[in-house]
Amino acid sequence: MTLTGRKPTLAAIARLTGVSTPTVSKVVNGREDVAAETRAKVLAALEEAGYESPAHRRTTRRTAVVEVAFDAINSNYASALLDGILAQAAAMGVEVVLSVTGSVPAAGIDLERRAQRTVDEERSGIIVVTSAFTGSHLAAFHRRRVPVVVIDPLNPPPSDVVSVGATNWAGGKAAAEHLLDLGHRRIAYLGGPESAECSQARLHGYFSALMSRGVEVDPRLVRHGRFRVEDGVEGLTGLLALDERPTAIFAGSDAIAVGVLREARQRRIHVPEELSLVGFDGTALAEDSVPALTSVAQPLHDMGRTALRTLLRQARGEQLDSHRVELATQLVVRESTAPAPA
Amino acid sequence: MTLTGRKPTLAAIARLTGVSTPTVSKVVNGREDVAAETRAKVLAALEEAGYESPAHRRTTRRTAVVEVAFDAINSNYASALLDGILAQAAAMGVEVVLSVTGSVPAAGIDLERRAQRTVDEERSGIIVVTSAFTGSHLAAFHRRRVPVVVIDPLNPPPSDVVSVGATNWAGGKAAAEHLLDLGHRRIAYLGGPESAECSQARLHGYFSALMSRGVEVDPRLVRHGRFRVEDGVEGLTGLLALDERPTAIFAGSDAIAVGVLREARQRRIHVPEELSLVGFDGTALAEDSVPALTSVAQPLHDMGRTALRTLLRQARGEQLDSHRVELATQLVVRESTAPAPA
DNA sequence: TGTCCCTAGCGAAATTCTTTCGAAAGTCAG
DNA sequence: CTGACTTTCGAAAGAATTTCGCTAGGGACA
Repeated sequence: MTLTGRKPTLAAIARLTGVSTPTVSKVVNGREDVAAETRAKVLAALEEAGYESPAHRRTTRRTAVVEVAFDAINSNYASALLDGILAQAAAMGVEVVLSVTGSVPAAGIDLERRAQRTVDEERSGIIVVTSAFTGSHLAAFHRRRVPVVVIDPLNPPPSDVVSVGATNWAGGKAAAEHLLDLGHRRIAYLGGPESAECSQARLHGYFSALMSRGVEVDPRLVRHGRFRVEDGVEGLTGLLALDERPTAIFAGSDAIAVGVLREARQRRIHVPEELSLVGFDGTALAEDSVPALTSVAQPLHDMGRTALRTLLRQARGEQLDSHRVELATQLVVRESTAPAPA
Repeated sequence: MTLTGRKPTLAAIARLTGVSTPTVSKVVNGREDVAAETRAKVLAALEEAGYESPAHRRTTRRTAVVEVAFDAINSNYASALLDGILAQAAAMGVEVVLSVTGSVPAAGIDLERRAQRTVDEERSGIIVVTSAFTGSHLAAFHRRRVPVVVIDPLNPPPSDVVSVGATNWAGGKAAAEHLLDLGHRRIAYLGGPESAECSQARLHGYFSALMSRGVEVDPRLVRHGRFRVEDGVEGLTGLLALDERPTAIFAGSDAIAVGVLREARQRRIHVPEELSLVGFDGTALAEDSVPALTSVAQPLHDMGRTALRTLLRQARGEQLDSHRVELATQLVVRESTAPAPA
């Protein structure tokens, strides 16, 4: 059975599915008193018939709205991404609803409500940034067909989630190679969360560089943190406790590198004479620190722009070329790296 | 004639005004084919009866939404404020629509549309942060009865606009007094835009401190910029060109101070031995710079929270105690200030 | 096992709102 | 004055929603 042309009405859908008109109305309006099975059947028919409620037709938004969820925004990394997202949003006439999740995201039930709200308010989708959203959290959005784009996921996302990032592996490799070229052999890595894909990729780029030069990887030289200044402080402290100290450190973020610098200054360790240091991100932090940080710059602004563009493309139902977009990183050499001490 | 209790329906309004139900429906939905006179009559009756369309009832927002407009967000100052706004928003279950205006705000016509949208979308109001919104821009919102709260206005706002800030005058006084206590007499001020109230207040706090100690104010030692790092660089360059150089600088923001530090390092001028430096804001920038900046800390996080709270109070129609809220600043002494060279 | 009561799920009927379409009244050129 | 057009409105039909009561399937309990 199928519809005989015409714009679909509730009554038509009702006939099609063998329920009453009121029941269809209830499904459309999200009432509770409809069995899950019946709801599913009706929703399928609605979908197939392309039904649009008159309220929906009326409300048709003049300006699209997207949601953006950050773990935290008090970092140059977050500011730069946000700046890119907002710039693109302004260019495309889209509004941005911003929220911070904190490292512990809302409980499941809350998350469900939030995802539902995104649907109710007819928002185009959500951009999730280095947030502790797990796969199951993302599923709440996925179930409701809400487009999601993740920037630098902290937890490995389901394979079908669209993500935007940088060439972290290549960046890690470039950083390590730069240090190797300067004659360093004991090179430590102070990274972000072990589960974070971006940090993982940087680590493996670093591994790759070491191995291709025949330098053995010492697991004691690899430490994980949370990309914060304090992690750099603690990281350096830990590394100095080793029998054989590293002569160079590759930090997984500029913030970590700043922490290393702070602790090094405290201990009267001269950078770069006694210790070379490479950061990651290429934010203003790298430029303003003393000494200025050699850092692997990520195109954070462009990543933000790309994320928004991708999200809207997804929302429009366009087929995406790839579920993963990586923008190029670039090693910027400043003053914090020097030849290894003899 | 009046309504006999009950929730008002279109039919009731129609009887009341002596037109047909369809005509009332058309007025409610803003159709064109209704005479202006009839429309006015019906609207009046709708207003009086307190009619709400079912669509409207449905749409009645569960969560309030506020708009936040920043000049730019790529600064620690902006991040900290935003963080506070978002924290309070999360606590109160309010959503935040964020946008950046850029230093040149949208043209008048666009601004009008934007203000209208705030009304259409039934948003609670707007928080404007150090933005180049002028009085006439704010008027667009004011005309529509949209609550506005301004944080650190760049242009003097109309007197009836609610604003949140810090005790800038006291902060400027404290900074200058600290330097005077260290024996400095030639103290420069590198501030923000001349029209910015917050910068003005800091400057006058500085004047006050100097004058109460009987130190003459040298107008050549006062320079204005835009709170950016570059303004610090240029500011110091300009000051060094003077016959008699200052021995201390009071910077209107930490970013300016960082610029001063950068230029000083470039020129091999030692801070604080040869030049003392006080910043303003007390952001992470102050803590991480070398030497760590003595700075007047603003409670940016709390200012953000207060702004949102105030806005919502205004939106609820509560009477505000004051059109101006100032939170206390605090001088934090670190390493960038020392006794004046002999 | 039977009885009672409760609840979830559904639809008939009534109510409310919207749209279509044609009629009445006004306007204007010729 | 006439005919063509426009504006404004409402009758009637159509669409969507709400109310309210029915029914069936489950416990709880004697």
